[in-house]
Amino acid sequence: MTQSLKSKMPKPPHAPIDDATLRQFVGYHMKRAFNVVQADLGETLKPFELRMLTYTALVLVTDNPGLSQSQLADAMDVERPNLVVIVDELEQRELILRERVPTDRRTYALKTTLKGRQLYDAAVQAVKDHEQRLLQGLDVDTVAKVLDAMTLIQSRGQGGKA
Amino acid sequence: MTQSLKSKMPKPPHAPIDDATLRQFVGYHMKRAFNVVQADLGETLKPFELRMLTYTALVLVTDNPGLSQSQLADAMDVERPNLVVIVDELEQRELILRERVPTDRRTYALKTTLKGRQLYDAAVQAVKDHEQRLLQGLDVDTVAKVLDAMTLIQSRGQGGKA
DNA sequence: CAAAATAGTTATTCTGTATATCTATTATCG
DNA sequence: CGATAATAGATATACAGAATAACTATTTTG
Repeated sequence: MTQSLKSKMPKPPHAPIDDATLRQFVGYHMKRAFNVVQADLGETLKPFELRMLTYTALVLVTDNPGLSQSQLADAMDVERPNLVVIVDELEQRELILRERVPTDRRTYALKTTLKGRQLYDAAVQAVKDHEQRLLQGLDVDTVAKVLDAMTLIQSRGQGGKA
Repeated sequence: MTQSLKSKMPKPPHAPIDDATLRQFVGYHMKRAFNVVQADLGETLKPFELRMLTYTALVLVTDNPGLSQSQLADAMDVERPNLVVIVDELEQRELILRERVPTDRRTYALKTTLKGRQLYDAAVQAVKDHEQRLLQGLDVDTVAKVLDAMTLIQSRGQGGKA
């Protein structure tokens, strides 16, 4: 977010502004890079009328038919209340549906519709292209190390609190 | 954002949920890792009553005394209207101040106060510790390649739109 | 069976981001 | 010079994302 990708180059900044203090932090680079990824992903998903969250939900439901909203919220690291509106939106667009579970009438089994499956196919391909575009020029070794680092950082965020 | 770091392990998920489709995307790993970084950074900055944005602004003003709000907004990739409240907050806490510029009475020259400088010192050190914690175990080569990748991705987001 | 736990929902709040619009000032150029 | 453009900052507003509390309906447990 933040700076969208629209052409915007009217600023020849006299003093280029020193961000050396921040640039020493990996997190700073991650944020700035992720901003770009997110902006481009947003543009990529716009034709499908999907946002990152609805896209993620659609993919996970499609790949895990029958999962519950709680499981989905858990997988997406989203609070259950916030997932409700995401599922609402996908259901209203008839991309997924909430099926009642006879054995436990509290939960829903989320399933993808044919329409949802088709949108899934198209959107996943578009996101592949988007990554291809954004990451072109990165050798496999670099990408592998990025994934290593990201995975390690993720692991620091599960249990380990002060 | 998303999942805070608070201890939360009450979920032995029967079906572990397949996110293979998403895991093929670097952006997915970046988002999940950045979530962890952001959550931990938030905890790190809480004792200073700073958020990521106010911290970033304080650092940039301190390192670039006299810069304008527009320059700061530009450096932070934040829209000018949104920067106003950030500067307001820092100014009200007497961490920075808006100095009038005689040669151009439209702009402010932002400066850090002594109090702001001291908070800067403490906060930057805390963030260093936070990164140390989060990235321990990553060898320098991996970190270097991560920075390469992040830098390249960032460069894709400046001019190059469809 | 009563009490606790779980699934989903509603309501509410806060932060972050984006746009349009306004005032004041400075810069441009006819 | 003076009308007009552009710039700096501010205000108002809107929306998405995220977080918490509290509610209903179920199911589980003791």
